[in-house]
Amino acid sequence: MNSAEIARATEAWFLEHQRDLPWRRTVTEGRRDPYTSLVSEFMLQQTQVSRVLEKFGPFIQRFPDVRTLAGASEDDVLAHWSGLGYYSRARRLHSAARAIVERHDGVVPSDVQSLRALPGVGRYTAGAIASMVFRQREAVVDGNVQRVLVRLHAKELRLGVPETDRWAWKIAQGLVEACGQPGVLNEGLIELGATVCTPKGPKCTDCPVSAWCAAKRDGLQEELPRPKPRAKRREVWHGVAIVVEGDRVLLERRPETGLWAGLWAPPAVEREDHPPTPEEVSAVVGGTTSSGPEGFTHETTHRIVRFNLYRVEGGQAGDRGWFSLRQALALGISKAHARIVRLALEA
DNA sequence: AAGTCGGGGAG
DNA sequence: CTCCCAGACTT
Repeated sequence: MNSAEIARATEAWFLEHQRDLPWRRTVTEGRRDPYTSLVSEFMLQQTQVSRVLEKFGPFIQRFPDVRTLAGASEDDVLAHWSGLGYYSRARRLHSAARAIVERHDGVVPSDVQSLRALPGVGRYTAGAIASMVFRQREAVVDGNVQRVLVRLHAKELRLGVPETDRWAWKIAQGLVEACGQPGVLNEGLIELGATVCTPKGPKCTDCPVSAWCAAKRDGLQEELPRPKPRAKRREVWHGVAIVVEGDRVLLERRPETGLWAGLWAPPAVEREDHPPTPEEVSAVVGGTTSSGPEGFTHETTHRIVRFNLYRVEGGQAGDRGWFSLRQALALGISKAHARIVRLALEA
């Protein structure tokens, strides 16, 4: 297979057909802004472009440079990440900004080793910044690139297994060695996977490398790559104590590990396999329980969270705080808990 | 090698 | 409903 031809065709296609995305518009002095590129790469980890578009602008406006982000509070950072999910990314980005200030005098490093040493920066993100911003000859492999390469070679591989990962990195490095501009090739492969070589219904007629695609040749483009074994989800019940005083609701910070780590939420009792009793819920804040708004189910990748809501009278604040809806939304708060706060304060 | 971590859009 | 997304990190 001709790596040079495939790489060049991908680069040419990308330069012609790339989407207009905000983090691609930060070019000054012939180079994309390293900091905003870093922010976009963190946000894009396991997250579709359409989701990131809603959060990227406000985040950059609030934290326009490394030092501003490094100097901000964690609550402020998490608040601007709220609704985007995978909140550990926000904490790691915050830590990375502080590390850049301390280790690199506030300048985003350009070599993969230094990038890789930053919190939250793995092999993909380091390669992305090094190649797309600093124009170094480094490869990247994400879910898009894996799918494109598996199809191109019609390899019988499943996504999400180490063998596929090792194989894809090797192939990607071969392409990078043969390409013109590594950053353009890399972003082209990713863009190809996102817009043309999609998981379902790939648009092979629009593909710049279909002439070399073994999957298309063999009619396997819909079959490859084989799907990843499905994550088994566990059920968990949250009995939530809704304590209201005037137009404010009682919130506490969640534990530093686990689901929604470090975010704010109403006091709650969590149980595996069965719902907590009203008595257990009221005991959390030491008040008396009455029925609350109707509960609901919130699903994540690995859990099905069933919320039971109780109003509790006379609850104590303790190591907690009272927040209006506006104030609550200015904290890091999950989608599910934002919904609970709204239910608590309406009517 | 497997598990964990969100949330939403597409099919 | 199921699947997947510009992954990283822990165990």
